[in-house]
Amino acid sequence: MKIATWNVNSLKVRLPHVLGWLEANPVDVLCLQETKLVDEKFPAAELAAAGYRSVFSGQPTYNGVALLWRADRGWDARDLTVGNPRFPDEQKRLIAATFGDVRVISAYVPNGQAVGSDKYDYKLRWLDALAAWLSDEIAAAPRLVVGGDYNIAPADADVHDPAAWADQVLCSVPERERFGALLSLGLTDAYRMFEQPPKTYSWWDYRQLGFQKNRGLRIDHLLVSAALAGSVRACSIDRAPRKLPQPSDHAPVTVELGPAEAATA
DNA sequence: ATGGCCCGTAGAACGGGA
Repeated sequence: MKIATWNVNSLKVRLPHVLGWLEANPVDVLCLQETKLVDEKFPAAELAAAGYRSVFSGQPTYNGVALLWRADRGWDARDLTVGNPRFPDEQKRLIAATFGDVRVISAYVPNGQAVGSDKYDYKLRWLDALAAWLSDEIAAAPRLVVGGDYNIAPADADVHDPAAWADQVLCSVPERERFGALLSLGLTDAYRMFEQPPKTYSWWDYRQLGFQKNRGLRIDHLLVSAALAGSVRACSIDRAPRKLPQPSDHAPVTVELGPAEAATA
């Protein structure tokens, strides 16, 4: 079973990229963030024509998350949850559903804008509430994957220029402590379960030739629960879509789980 | 040295992103 996550920075603009990527990488479940689409405009029909069913939670202009899954797997999106029941929030940043025996969550963590700002405070509170909710979720569904744009570079190895980013938003100690709190729930950063090429990131600024110079951050993650950690076979970041014309500034990340696929085949 | 891009909502710039 393959599960991926991708911040597409407008699904309206990026739909051709998503369709093309899914054709080349037919993952079982894809978590999307920053769809920036109201539900009435979600391209469910186009995705269905490409073989993917979808559930989604959007709003005008900002945020918006979705889960896509292969129609030919025969799954329904069970126990659909939109938002964090423990954190009332106008912003559409969370969606969860169970596919087969794996619960999948697509999360768009707030950016935080700048350390000390109101948005930063909201980010920390949002992350505290996320941890509280995930504790419940893991207890109810031990086989769980949280894919998303976490807007946190967990360690300096995830930052192209750690000195320049030190204590800045996305890299500050309180944010990294929140990421650590998620790991304390038994979650594991699937990417770091394997030896990886150095200086691999998942986001590059559109400005200053950020991608060409590989001035990036690794802020998109797939966290797997303890019950699933032993099933993880691979995890990688695909830079290819970032090279296409009019790309998202984020790259997709994919995790492969072992025995579950055979069990559902 | 500063800001340098992209998206949505606009229907011109501006907020937001990271």
